[in-house]
Amino acid sequence: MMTAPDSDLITFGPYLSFPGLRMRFDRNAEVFGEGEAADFIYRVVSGAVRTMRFSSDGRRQILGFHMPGEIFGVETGPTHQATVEAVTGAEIVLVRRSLLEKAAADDVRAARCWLEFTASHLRRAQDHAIILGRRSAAERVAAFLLAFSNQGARSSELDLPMSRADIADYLGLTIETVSRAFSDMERRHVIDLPSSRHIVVRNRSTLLDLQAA
Amino acid sequence: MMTAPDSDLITFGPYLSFPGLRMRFDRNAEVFGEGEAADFIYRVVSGAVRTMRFSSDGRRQILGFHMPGEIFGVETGPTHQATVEAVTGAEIVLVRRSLLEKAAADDVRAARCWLEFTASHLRRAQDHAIILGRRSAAERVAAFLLAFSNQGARSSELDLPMSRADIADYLGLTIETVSRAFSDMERRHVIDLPSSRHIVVRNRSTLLDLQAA
DNA sequence: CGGGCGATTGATTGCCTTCAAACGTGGTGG
DNA sequence: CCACCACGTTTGAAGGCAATCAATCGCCCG
Repeated sequence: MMTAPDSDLITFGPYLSFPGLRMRFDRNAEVFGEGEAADFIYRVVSGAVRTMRFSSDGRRQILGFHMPGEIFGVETGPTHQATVEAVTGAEIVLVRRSLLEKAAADDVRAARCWLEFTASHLRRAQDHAIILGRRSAAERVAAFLLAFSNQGARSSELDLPMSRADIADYLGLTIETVSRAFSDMERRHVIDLPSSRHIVVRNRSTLLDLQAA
Repeated sequence: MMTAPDSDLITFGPYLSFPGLRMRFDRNAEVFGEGEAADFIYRVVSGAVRTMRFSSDGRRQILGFHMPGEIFGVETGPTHQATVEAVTGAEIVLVRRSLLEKAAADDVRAARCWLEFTASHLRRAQDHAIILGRRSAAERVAAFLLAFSNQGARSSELDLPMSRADIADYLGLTIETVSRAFSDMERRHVIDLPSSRHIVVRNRSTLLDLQAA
């Protein structure tokens, strides 16, 4: 597929677009680290990234994944609050944050777009908290697949860019538990697993039931 | 203590203040429900409130508590995303959301205050997700006490307004597990429990260790 | 063909939940 | 003033779900 003409822009809502610099990150490369100065904002062109935080004892919690088109790394404070790494090889567009700051300082519509963006992330974080706080392993994995099938492909075929370890650290589970949940779903003909990262949703309504929203 | 003179205002950052209407809510009374029109913004004057969401099967996840002085119920979309109830009897100030919208549309500084407010909530939600995803029961309860002792009283004495059930639904645990965690801490002389909702932190550094941040 | 890594599967452990009962306290009515 | 009741909390015992420990499988790449 050809690269879209706006692929080196970061577009915030209907009004603002900024020209950016495109960079390539290898699999597992760090885009930025927690505590670093937040001088840029980012957009995924191709590939996928994960945002995450670590405990002092090394445990990892993945806060979310960002797919092509999505903007990430936007802060209101001076530093990044999380670490972001490339899940797969990824192309990322960078824009100086000062451009966004300037736009938001000059134009309330720009400021509003930024606000809406942050509010949508807040909503996602709250949904995530509900999954982590009150759902069983099977429910978490079902919810993950449904969320991913909504944001990603339109069809019932999903290509997961991330490993079982990534999914586990996103859902607050272990690799083995995630794997068993997938196997159970396959055994029950809810999904097919032609390969470990390619998933065919066979029975979406059962998946919705499993999720127990 | 006398009521502060600004107690019927909602103050957003250093610039904006709105006069509001004060209302009283009984214990467990609903301030607003998920899905209702978000026509007002709210501030706790006295007492405490909880924001929460329900699964279809009735499980409850508490997203957060709001203490006196805190603003809640601010949405960018048309409806509330969560239900809010009074934890104790509470005095709440209401302000028409249109006032905030107007201010943010007229003044980028006002818009910025709103953005900062939402960003701070996003940060809280992410911290919450980490607690729910990767921490043991003892670690969760320790983190809860530390967070509450920071936002609430300055000293080592805490008066919890909420029940064990509220704490459990905030931390993704059961009542019994929360109770056992408190009892363990008391047995280990980390805290005293003169009554079930009054807590004296005896050994803050052990609490910090327990939290395993 | 061999090596390495991610994923799956199996066996066991352990933490938290569930079920159950007792305790304590605050409020109400006798 | 005290007895009693209701409700929140604590504690105990048992069970279950996910974690841990361990081995095998499968696939990609050299």
